[in-house]
Amino acid sequence: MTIYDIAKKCNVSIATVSRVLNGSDRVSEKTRAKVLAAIKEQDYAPNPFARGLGLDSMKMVGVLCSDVADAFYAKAVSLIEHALQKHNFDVMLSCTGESNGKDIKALRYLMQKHVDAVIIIGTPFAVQGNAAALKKIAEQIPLVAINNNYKLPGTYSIICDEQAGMRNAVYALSNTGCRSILYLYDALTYSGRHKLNGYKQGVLELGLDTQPALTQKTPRTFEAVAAMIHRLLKQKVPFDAILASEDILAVAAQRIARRNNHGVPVIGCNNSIIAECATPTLTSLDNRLDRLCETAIKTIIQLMQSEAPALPSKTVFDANLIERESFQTHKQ
Amino acid sequence: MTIYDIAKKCNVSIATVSRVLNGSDRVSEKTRAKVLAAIKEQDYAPNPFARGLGLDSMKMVGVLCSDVADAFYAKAVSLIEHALQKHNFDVMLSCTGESNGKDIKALRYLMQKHVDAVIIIGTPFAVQGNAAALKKIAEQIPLVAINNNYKLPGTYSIICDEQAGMRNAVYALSNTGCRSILYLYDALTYSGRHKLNGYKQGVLELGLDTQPALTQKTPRTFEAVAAMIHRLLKQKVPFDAILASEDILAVAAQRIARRNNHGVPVIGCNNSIIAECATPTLTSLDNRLDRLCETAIKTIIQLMQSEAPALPSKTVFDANLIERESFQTHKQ
DNA sequence: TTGTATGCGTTATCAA
DNA sequence: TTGATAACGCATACAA
Repeated sequence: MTIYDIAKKCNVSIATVSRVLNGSDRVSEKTRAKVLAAIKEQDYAPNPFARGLGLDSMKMVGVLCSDVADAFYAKAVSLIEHALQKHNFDVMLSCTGESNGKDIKALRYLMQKHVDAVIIIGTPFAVQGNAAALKKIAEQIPLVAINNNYKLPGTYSIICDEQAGMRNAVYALSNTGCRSILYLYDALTYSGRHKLNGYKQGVLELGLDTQPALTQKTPRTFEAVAAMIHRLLKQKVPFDAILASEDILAVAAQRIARRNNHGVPVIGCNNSIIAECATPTLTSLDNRLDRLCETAIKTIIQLMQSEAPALPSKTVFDANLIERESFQTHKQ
Repeated sequence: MTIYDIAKKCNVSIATVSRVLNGSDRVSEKTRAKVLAAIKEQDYAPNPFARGLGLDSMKMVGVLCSDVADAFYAKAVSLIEHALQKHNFDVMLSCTGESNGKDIKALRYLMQKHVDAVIIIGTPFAVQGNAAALKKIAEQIPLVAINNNYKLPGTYSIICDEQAGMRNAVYALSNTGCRSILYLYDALTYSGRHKLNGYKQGVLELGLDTQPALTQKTPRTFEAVAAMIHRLLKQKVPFDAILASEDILAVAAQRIARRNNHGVPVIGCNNSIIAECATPTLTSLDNRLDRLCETAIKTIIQLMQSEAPALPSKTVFDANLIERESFQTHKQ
């Protein structure tokens, strides 16, 4: 079934069919009705490739992240897909894996597929060394980053101020009387660096314990976290609170600490479903993923309109500390 | 940059460029090298729409589920995307939401986009009433279902025998001395029905307590589960074990029960990250998502080859009970 | 081994 | 208000 078939059935030209297909008003009501009827009857839909070839667009946006299996990215992709659907855009999902060597290739690949825009969630590849490539891409299609700041002309970054959020978390812990806050993280991505900085800033401002052993890098597995906590306890590193860059690290550390009779206030980050599954339920820094995604879509859509307004190259939302049992129990 | 530009630069015809592009061996080494050099120098990549128009394929497979934010679907999508990437297929993600009214429309939409194949994860829409449409689609492109059984000619279903798995879980609980197993579920999807059947089967076979109050439907929220458990305890419904169709329900129920001094063995299902986050860690029925996805991809790929071999319309994997603390503590 | 010519199904321009 | 026709960029059958 092609536009020719419909045209033939209606005794009109393909131009006319195309016009009703695209909602032109330069068609008489009578012909429109006739064509519409035929389209419906034949269950006809225009060939997207031919359409794409002519318009250089298939109304598709590329969504890039390191791994959708991660709860944070999954939530982001879900929000994005849902929002884009409303605007009649499809999403082409591309996961880079933990940036081994695929790197920016995935983005380049997306470009070759002529997507209409790209949303990059998190830090799927290093920006430095790829700045030129990114800039060139941004000149061709809208490029928006969630939880990363590319600082490149033509790129739009939607971020949560996790640094301030983590600093506030340190203050909150300090208010419960803690002096030695153990900080756990797994990777120094853009987000990871800022969280760590927030922790350091808070600790410094409040004159808390700054010994290096209180800042620990660990893989995101229960075993690794358990081994690390055991080691710290054995070495008598005197932590009286735990702050982590990821809920999962916080949950793991909380359990091990408590099982060793070392119950302390704990705060995680991402406010994922995991936080609610822990016992005690985990206080967590909400990085407003919903707002970030909502803004990203709004930005993308506006940029894709012919007369795009000037948009902020950087949009920042505040993080929000969601207090749950892991924290409240220890409040005075 | 088009194939014409490359041809001109190399003083050859577009046919020759096309040939080296598609790895034909009917090109002299000298020309091939020349063309390849030009392609690289110009960073040229064929226009996917033009290619798609000619071949009626953009090497893209549609992946359909109700919501990627769900840990189970997220994991599945991740596995699928990863595997498809290796075969140079892209994934177009489409989420239906909790089948309100969008229904099978998403699948139809995918077809209009001329995807090369479709993978349906779980139960994004009702099969009954859509059998004809599904059959027609399956005649056109490979259609494989994960954790659903369409029983339609041309469709391929990859399933985990969760019914037997749940039955075994009941046996395992019974072995710890339980007689009244509380069963929690949230929806009677294909998977949901079979899990429930497995529970019923086990209970029946073992002559365990069958009172209706032991089978509870509840939304997937902590509040709802808490309210339900409280109600059961108040009504003195005498459950001495909990089995749930989803890890999240199990985790929620386990916590409330324990807080009311009603610690019982608990088993969830999906063996998601959530199971490890609970305290005590949750015993869970692993439905072998990795195997399911691996098989789905293998099937899809084979079906898309010109000479597709005969493949089983239904492939079944056994579920696997992963024992953790929520169960072992109660073992004799 | 290489080139020519046609088809793929649209959209859009121009003329009627 | 309509129709004829030229792009769009590639693959491929056929000719050389």
